[in-house]
Order: sequence, then structure tokens, then C-alpha cells
Amino acid sequence: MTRRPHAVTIVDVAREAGVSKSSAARVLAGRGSASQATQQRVHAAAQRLGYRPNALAKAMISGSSNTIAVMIPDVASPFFSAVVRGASDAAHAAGFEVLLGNTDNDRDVQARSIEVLREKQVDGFVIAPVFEDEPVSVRSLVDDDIPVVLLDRRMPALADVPLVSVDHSSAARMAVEHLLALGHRRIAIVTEAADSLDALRAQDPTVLRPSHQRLLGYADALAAHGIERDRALIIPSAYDADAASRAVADALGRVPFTALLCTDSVLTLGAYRHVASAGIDVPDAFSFIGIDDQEWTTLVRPSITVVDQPRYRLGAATMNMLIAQIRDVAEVPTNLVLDAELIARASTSAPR
Amino acid sequence: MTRRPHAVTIVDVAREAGVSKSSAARVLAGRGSASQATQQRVHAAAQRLGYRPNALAKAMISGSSNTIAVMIPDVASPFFSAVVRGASDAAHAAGFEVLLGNTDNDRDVQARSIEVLREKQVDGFVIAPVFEDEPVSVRSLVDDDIPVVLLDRRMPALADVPLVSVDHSSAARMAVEHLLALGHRRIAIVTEAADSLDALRAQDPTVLRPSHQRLLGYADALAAHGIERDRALIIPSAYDADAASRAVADALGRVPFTALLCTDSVLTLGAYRHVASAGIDVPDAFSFIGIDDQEWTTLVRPSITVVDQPRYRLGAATMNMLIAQIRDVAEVPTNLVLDAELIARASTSAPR
DNA sequence: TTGAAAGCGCTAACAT
DNA sequence: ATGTTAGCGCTTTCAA
Repeated sequence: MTRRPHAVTIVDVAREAGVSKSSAARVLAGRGSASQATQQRVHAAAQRLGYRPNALAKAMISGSSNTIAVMIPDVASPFFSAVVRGASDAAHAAGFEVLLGNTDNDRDVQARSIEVLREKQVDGFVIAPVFEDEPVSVRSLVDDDIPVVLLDRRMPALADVPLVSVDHSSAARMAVEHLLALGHRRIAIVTEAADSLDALRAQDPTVLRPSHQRLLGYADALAAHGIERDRALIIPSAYDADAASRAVADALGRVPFTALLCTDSVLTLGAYRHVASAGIDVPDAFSFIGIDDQEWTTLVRPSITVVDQPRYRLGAATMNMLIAQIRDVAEVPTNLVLDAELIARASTSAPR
Repeated sequence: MTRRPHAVTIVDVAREAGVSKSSAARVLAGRGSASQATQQRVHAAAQRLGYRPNALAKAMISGSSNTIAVMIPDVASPFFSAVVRGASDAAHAAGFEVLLGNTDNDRDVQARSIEVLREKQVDGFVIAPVFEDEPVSVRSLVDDDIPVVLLDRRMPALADVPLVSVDHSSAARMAVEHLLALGHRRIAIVTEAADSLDALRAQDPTVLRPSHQRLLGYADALAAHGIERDRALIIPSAYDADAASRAVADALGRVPFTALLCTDSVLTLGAYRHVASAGIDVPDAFSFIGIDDQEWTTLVRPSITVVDQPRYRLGAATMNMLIAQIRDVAEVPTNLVLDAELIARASTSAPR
């Protein structure tokens, strides 16, 4: 390992200034008292020597490293890159740095990463946890009183952990209501949620996966408007653009609908690929709406109506909640739900 | 700050195992010698107590934190989010963690961030430096022998610092040659580089900004094919999608061309916005080619021909070069240039 | 093989 | 106001 030429320490500064180590430490930290003369000499000496405090030594004593771990599936995704930016900005604004962890939605990767970052004494974790049965790694953080705030996802075993999320149910509802208002009655939905609605309804909604919440929002909106649900309109797809493309192609030959709701950026992308390559005339053939805005939605013709998710704010709010928790702020809200927003564009219109 | 209940230390483990602190330390570190019996008792004790090493204490002594700072303009951008992912994966594979720094291309932000991360004793820096006259903050790292590898950008004052970059000149050349092969002779270029070509040629190419290198590549390709350059075909634009959109709209009324090369994802996006909103018939009106592939380029019709940059590999290779440097690997190459790749799609064709 | 002791750079009582 | 002292958790001589 590369050796620094010899880092300047407080002792060096003290010697150079002709005072004791503690006097130097006091004026450098700006705490305690010191005479004008001492202050000047110490500052001058520090300046002359190019003194630079060692944050690690400080952290060892204070027990806080001013560093926060941000664990997400993949920074390279448009959604999470914006989330990370929001989290990072909020962290910096509060004097924290961010250690980044990609989990690839792999439980073992997440577990290992949590372990390593924990050994690095991070002050807390922002985690969009991997969806898998036993979130033991996250659980153990919480059990050991290490501050954790979940980002957008919470499973039953973590029901007591603070969460900041988007209101996915409402996002889907907004999309459906937009379509209903345009006069649509046969609204299809592309979803990765294969579970039965009744099973989903039986659960605490805050521990449902976003896709499940969205499916419920879809069903609720239809029910609220007295529209009978047709199971055939629920188009299941694996979480993968190609799968979504195929699922839509398949559904088109099977079930009539006048509008198509895609519940996620990946599925929207895949579904749109089919629309584009098959040369389908949207919105004449059917209206098209997606959840989660993406750059391309305004570049294609017609531009795509979407329900936008506040990604940056999601990251920032999660980080802020974590920091409040770290600082033991009195009234830390332990749950926050951010609203999505409908952006009506050209891909939705009255049924033709 | 939240206090951990009382972290288990080596001393606790030693007491529990009935051995000395140093014996426990030895077996836990796996260095030095210890009897079978001792090893077992220590491991058992560690297990029982849930011992977890404190990486900070370790770093204080070893002088290396196994942490690397990655400083880029903005993680939320499609380009840099992929770069960061590559860097992060390479870091993890080598046992390092990544501290993330967004600079927003602001010199002061970069300088502050470097300072903070340096105090946190990172082992090195991967930096896509801010373009500004005096890169003093980066310079001071290098001068203090802190490992630094530049990512994709290097200015004259940092000519001696290792660099991994994309071959921007060649990327532009490939684009122009593709167009020339199709029969184009009047090829316009949208660029943020306003400088004169002669001034650029006078410099060491490796310290030119990517945009400058691309402009040179454009000029070189034309020259190599004996095509006389027409200054009017160089369309300058501020680094901003709207500006590019306006610049293209303006140029269309002013100078005839059969092909348009956009030198960067932001400019390509802006230029395409004008094409789409004005309903221009690409490639009939003119061929359209961009540098840096984006998701939307395959979703619009016609799909866009691009020169793709190896973003992920750029991040990974930069990180690997830095790690080699940190580890004092003998033959560390100090410069690496990655090739871009032409992806021919439907937006380019023979001139009509 | 094992333990005692010093020290990484800093903070925080506690004296003076 | 200033200095002395004792650590934070760990590694690393150096003896025994």
C-alpha cells in the first residue's frame, strides 16, 4: 500500500506552535478555551505544515463516521441513479458522505455488503432491500439498533422499520382514472404481479411490493367506478422488457381492450417496443400509459402519457429521515409516502 | 449520535476465550502463530459474542481504508451512472468500497469534496475532473502522492496524471467515415467546441476535452478523404439540449447538408427533439448520427445510428488502473484508451 | 506459542 | 488558559 510521505498530525502542529497537544487540539476543534495568542500560533502552524485532520481517528472516538451506506439494486438504472443523487445531495447537505452498495437484487450480495459497510462503521443505512423471504441481514441491523430507513420497499418481516416510498397504489389509480375519464372501460394492465387480488388484499398494504400495490390500485379504481373486472385484462409478465413485449403481443391476439397500463419502467419499455415494431397506431388502436417517466417518453411519437414518480425526492427524503433518526431528532416520522404525478401526453385519448 | 449498545471488541473476545488480547488478535487476523486449541477457543468466543472487526481501527494502523473516492459530475446522468457501476463493480471485486462524490462540474464543490474524502483517508481517487483553468485540488492530491486516475478527461495541468478514456477522436472519425461510405459529402456537426481547429491541433491531444477531440476527429476524417471543409457546417451549441435544438433549427435555414453528426448525448437529444417536433423525415431529409448510445435511440422511428461509448468498461478500467497503482503493481500502464463502436441503425442512409 | 506494551491520531476528562 | 493522562480498537514489535 502506498505510504503517505508522513501525514502531519496534531502533535506536529503542537510542536511547531510550541504548545501542548491538547491546546492544539482544542483550537483546531474550536472547542474549549484558548488565548488569542495560542489560537493564532496554532492556526499559523497548522497552515504552515498543511495540517489535515484524520476523520478516521475522529470517528473512532466519537463513534460516528459521518458516512452513510446507500444500498440499491443498481445505480445504472434510470430510477435508482436519480434516487442515489437525491440521497447523496441530502447527505452532503447534512455533512455526511455516501458509501455506495449495489445489490443486484441478490440476497447474498446484499448481506455481504451490509456486513462490510457495517464494519466500516457507517452511521446508518438507506436500503432498497432485496425481495426475498428472510431479510435477515437487514433485520440484524435493526436489531442491533443501527439506524435504517427502507427505500420504497418493505417486506412483512421488516414491518417495524421506517420507510419512505412512493404511493404506488395511488399511482396506478391515477392512471386508471385518467383512462376512465377519457371514456375507457376495457383497460388492460401489464404487471409482474401474478398473485390473486384477494390474497393481496389480506395483507398490510405497506409491506406489499410496489407491483402488488399497483395492481390493487388498478382494481380499486375500477371497482370505485363500478366497472366489472375481467381477469383476462390482467397481462402477467416476467420482470423483463422482452417478456413484456411478448406478453403484450400475445394479449393483443387474445383479448380486446381500448387502453393499456404498464406498471413499471421496464415493462413500459418492453410493451412500447412491441407497439413501435408492430407499427401499432397509438392512441387510435389503444391508449398507452406507463408508470415511471423516462426520457424517451417525450421523444417518441406520440409522446407517452405517464405517471411520474418523484425519484430524486424519494432518495432525498429517505436520507433525511435516516439522518433525523441518527441525530435522535425527537419527532422522527417513521413513514412517509410521496405522491406520484400524472403527466398527460399524446398516447392517451378517448377510445376510437 | 446513536450509541451502539456496546460493540464487541477483541478484548471481549480474548476475555471470553481466556487468552490474551494479542493472541485473540492474531488468530482473528489469521497472522502469526497460535496453537490449535487457542484458535478454536478464540473463534468460538468470537462467534458466541458476535464479534465484528472495526475496519476504522484497522485502517488507522494500516494506513489504508480499502475505500476509494469516485468523483463524477452527476450520477443521475445515463453516462456516469453506468461509469459508476463499472467502477463500483471493479472496486468490490478487489475488496474496496466506493465513496461517491458528485461535483456538478463545479470547481468549488469538487475541491470541497476532495478535501472531505481525503480526510476520510480514502486510498485513492477516480476523478472525472471539472473543466476549469486551475485544477489545484486534483493537483494537490497528485503532489501529495495520493493515487489518482483521471476518467475520460484530462487538462494540460494534469498531463502527468494517469488517464483512462474513450478514443473520442476515433469515435467521431468512425461516424464521419460511416457517412462518407454512404456517399455523404456535406456533413454538418453539432458541437460545443467553439475553438479554432488550428488552435486545437497545436495541443497535446490527450489533454483536450472530449468535444475538442471529436471535432478534430471529424476534421481529420474529412481531410483524409480529400473533402474540403466548410466552416458553415460546424454548428456550435451550448452544452444543453434546448440550445442544441435551437442551433439545429437555425442551421437548417442557413446551410445545406445531407448528414448531421451530434457529438454528445445531450446535444443528440436536443437535436433529435427538433427533428421529431418539426416532423423532419430522417434519413430522407438528412442522415442523423449521434455519439453515445442511449435507450431512446432504439425506440424512436427510425432508430438512431450511433457511436457507442463503453461506459461500464470505462469505469471498470479506470478503477482497475487505480487499484494497480495503489497496490504498487510494477508495470502499471498509465494511459488507456478504449475504443468506441459504431452501431448502424436506420437513421443513416445514402443521401437522397 | 503466547503475552505485555507501545502506538496509529485524535478526544476528553482532569488537574494545574 | 493550558497541560497531563487515559483511552477508542486494533496491529505489531519484543520478550518470555
